[in-house]
Amino acid sequence: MNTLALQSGEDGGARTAAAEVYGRLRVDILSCKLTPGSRLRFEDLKEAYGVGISPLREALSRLVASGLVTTEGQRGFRVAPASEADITDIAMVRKEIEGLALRMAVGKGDDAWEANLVAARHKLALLERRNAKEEVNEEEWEARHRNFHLALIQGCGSPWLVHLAELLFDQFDRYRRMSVKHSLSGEPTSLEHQRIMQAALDRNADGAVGMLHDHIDQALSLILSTGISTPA
Amino acid sequence: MNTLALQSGEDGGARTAAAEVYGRLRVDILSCKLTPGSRLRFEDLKEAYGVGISPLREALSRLVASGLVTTEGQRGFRVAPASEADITDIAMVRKEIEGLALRMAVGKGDDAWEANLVAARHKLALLERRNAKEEVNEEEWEARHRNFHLALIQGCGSPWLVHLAELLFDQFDRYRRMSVKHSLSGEPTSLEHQRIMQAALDRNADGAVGMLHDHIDQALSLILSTGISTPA
DNA sequence: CGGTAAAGAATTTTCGAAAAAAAATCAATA
DNA sequence: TATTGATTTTTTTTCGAAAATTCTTTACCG
Repeated sequence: MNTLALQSGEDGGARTAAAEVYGRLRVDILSCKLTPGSRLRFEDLKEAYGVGISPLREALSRLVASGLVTTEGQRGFRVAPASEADITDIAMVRKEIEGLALRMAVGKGDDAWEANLVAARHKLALLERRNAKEEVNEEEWEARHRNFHLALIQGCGSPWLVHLAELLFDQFDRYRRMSVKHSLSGEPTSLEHQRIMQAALDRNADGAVGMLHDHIDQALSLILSTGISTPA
Repeated sequence: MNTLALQSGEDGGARTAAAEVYGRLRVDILSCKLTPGSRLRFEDLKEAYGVGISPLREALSRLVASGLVTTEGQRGFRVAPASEADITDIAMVRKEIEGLALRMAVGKGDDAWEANLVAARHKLALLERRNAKEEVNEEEWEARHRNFHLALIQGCGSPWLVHLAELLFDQFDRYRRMSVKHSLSGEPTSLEHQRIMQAALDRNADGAVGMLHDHIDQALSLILSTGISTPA
């Protein structure tokens, strides 16, 4: 696979406590279970995640570098604050990066890329259809949604571009989840996904990228319209 | 200032040992004093940087997230390895990101941007002129060089774009310093800087971006021509 | 001889407590 | 009453040692 191996989580080494709690913290920040701007006290974190201070500090340090957590001097860590200016910037940059990657993928993606994309779309659609009837795991939908967007651009052949796109997708996703709380994006989004994929498979770069931009713009409008709660 | 505040290093909080050693490790990795791919043993690091394990692990964790260090399972940390594929990818993405940011800066940069840019260029030129006669601090040149490239794009108004550009600049810089060892890029580079700045001030976006691309391509050629030493 | 298993050494990772810093409380003074 | 300054409390940060894991060496057996 053509991916940046920073933390080669898979092979060989057993999962460390720091890596484990990093993943859990990340999920809780993206889901806004940990509210933007709030302080992260070690006493609470130790309790909540059942590990000591050392792995917690490691995990938080990693999250600082990816922009989901901030830290200052000897004053501890906080969840990254949220603002309209921030999400507006994130949306703009995400459109550029993910758009570029998608264009490249459409240009040079091979059979494996197509197959993986179709598979990712299918897994997402399955869950969305199921969600019409029964209640479905929110976190699972998030994972499959992220995976679909990733699959779209994987064919671009640039590990760094994919890495940056992931970074911005996560940032964007946190804001989306601030506003839409508990309503798995419904029909319209699902259809957009379908259309973007089809354009990509048809090797229609302009079409795919245009739709991706609209997709992001629409989500941004929704986010901005609900307003961003910024507790002091 | 319009900048991402992940680790608000300035105000308030006193500099922590972890933050301090993060900076020093970063410098040593970028300068290739710590060779690409090499293992980072805590015994050695403790000795070299005069701190305990805790701040070291924190600093290394941050560096993992910024792609200068890798880690796997319970097998410790290593300096990120180097490869031709990697630097080729980095160069491509850097051209896109920094190019876009420069274009935006040229489009909307204000007086403060222009003034800061001219100042940064001057500081760099001063050192380069001085370097013709006496020996000059390498690290100081690196800092001013980085600062010049930063000044070029600061006017773009997008904290995230600037952040990503910094990330890629650092990655690229490490490779440059692998090859050019001890020869502060001479006349030609200095002239290119001058020309790019002039085009930017003249609000000639296409010209500035084109020259920036050439600037990066030339550096890439040099890097690839010297070959990348990849010890097993 | 080659390969496999067990013992030993080296290294990483984690915990618990001490040290250092920041925040909060309270008293004294103008 | 507001403000400053000292004291206590809380919280973060760092160190040193214990636990867990990986790597190396050695011995054994097919």
